[in-house]
Amino acid sequence: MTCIRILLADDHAVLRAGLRALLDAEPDLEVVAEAGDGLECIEKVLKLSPDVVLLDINMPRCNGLVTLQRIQEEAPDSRVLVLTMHDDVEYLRSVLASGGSGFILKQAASDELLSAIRTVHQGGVYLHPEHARLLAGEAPDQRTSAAPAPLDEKQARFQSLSGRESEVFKLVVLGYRNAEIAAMVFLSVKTVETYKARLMRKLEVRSRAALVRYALELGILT
Amino acid sequence: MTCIRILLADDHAVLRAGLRALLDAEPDLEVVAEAGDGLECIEKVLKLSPDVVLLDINMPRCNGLVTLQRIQEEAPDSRVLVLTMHDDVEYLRSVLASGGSGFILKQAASDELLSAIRTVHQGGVYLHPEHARLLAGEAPDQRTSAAPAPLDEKQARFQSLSGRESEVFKLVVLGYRNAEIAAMVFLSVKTVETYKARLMRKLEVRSRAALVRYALELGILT
DNA sequence: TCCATTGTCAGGGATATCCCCTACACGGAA
DNA sequence: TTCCGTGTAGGGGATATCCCTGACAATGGA
Repeated sequence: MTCIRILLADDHAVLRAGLRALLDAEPDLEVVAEAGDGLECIEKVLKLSPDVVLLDINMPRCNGLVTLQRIQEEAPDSRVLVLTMHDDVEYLRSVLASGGSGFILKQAASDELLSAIRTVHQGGVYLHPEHARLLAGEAPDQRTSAAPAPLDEKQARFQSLSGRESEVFKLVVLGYRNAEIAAMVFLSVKTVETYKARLMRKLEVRSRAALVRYALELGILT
Repeated sequence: MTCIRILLADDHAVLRAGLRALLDAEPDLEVVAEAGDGLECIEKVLKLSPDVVLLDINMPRCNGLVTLQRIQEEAPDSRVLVLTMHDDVEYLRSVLASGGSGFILKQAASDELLSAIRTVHQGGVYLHPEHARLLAGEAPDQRTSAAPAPLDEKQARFQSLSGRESEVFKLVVLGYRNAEIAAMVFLSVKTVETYKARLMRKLEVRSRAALVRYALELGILT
C-alpha cells in the first residue's frame, strides 16, 4: 500500500512537529516534508509532489492564499487542505475560490483532520458541516449583487498600495492620528491625508473600521 | 520509572492532538489531560496535579496569564511551561513574574520543547538563549524607574472595566467612530464618549493608538 | 445608611478629521 | 512624448473628536 504523502506548511515548528507525530502514527499517512513559510512550501511542493498539502493561511513570506494559488497553477495534482485559526466564511469562500480542497480549523478534533486528509486525497472537498451550511445559506444572495470582495482580491488590492500608502495604512490601523503619523514619517499632515484618501480609494473602503477589518483579515496587526 | 505527567492547555484541538502524539511518543512523557480554555485547565490541574502544564497564553475563558497565576496559587507543585506565538519580552517578563517555569515559542523546534519540559520538571526554568539575553539586557533599566506596566497589570486593568466600558473599548479599537458605536449599542454619542473617557482613565491611556496596543497585547483583536 | 460605581446624557470650546478639490515634480511605461 | 502613478503639500468647509465639567438614578457594598 502506498501512503498518502503529506507536506506540512505552518510557521510554527512546534505545531508542525506535533502534526507530524500525529499523522505519522497513522499507517496510511506519511509526512514527506515541512515548510515554515510560503516560498519554502511552493519550492517543496514542486520538488516532492505531495498528495496533500496541509497549509496554514497565516504565514510569513508569501501568505497562504497566494501560496495556495501558486500550488494550483504549478502543481495541480497536489490537493491543498487549508488549516486555519479563523472561523470566517470569507476565508472559506476564498480558499474554495482559489482551488483549495478543504478547510479545517485548528480548533477541530484530530479525527476530523485525519478524515479531511483522506477525503481530499480521494479527490473530495472536505468541509465542516457548519461551514457547508454557512456557505449554502449565504452564498446565493452574497454572490449575486453586492458581493463583498473575497480575500484574495483584498490581498491583491493591498499589494497594489504604494510604499507610503501601506506605511500610512499600518499606522492608521494601529490607531495613530494623522498628526502623529505625519511626525513619525516626517511629512506634513496634509500629505498623510492624501495617502490615506488614496489608499482608502484603492481598498474601496470608507471608514477606519473597515480598514481595521482589512488589516485583521490580511494578518497585519499581529 | 514514572513518567512526567503533562497537561496540555490550548484552544486549538489540532495543536493539542499533535502535541499529544509528539509527547506520548517519548517514553518518559505522558499527557494526562487536555484543556481547551483557562477554566477547564485550572479545573483539571486541581483534579490531576500534573507535573507540567503546557499552557498557551491566548485562550478563551480566562486568559493564560490569569490561569498561570491561579495555578501558582492553588497548585504550586505543578510547573507551568508557557507556549506562545508571541516573541515578546514583555510577555516573557510577566510569565516569569507570575511564576511560570519556562517560555517557549510555537516557532520552536520540537527538541527544544522536549528539553524544556524535562528542564522545568526537574525544577529548572527554561528559556531560549535569545530570551535570556534580552531579559538580561533589558531588565536593569526597565525594572527601576519608568517601568511600563507589565502585562499582568494590564490584564488586571482591563478586567476592571465595566461591561459597557469594555464593549466600547472593543469597538473603538476596531476603528468604529463614536457615532457608529452609539448606533450599535443604542446609546447617545455623548454616553459613548463618557465610557471611552472612563475606560481610558482606567487603562491610563490617552491615545487611540495606545488602546490598540493594549488590545493587541491582551489578545483582543483576533 | 452612605459612598462608590455604573449607566445614562448634555454643554461647550479647542482640535482633528474628512472630503472635496488643486498643484507640481519626477520617473517609468505605453 | 504623453500619460499615469507616486510623493509631496495646501485650502476650505462640514463634521467629529477630545476633554473638561456637571448631572442624576440605580445598585451594591462597607
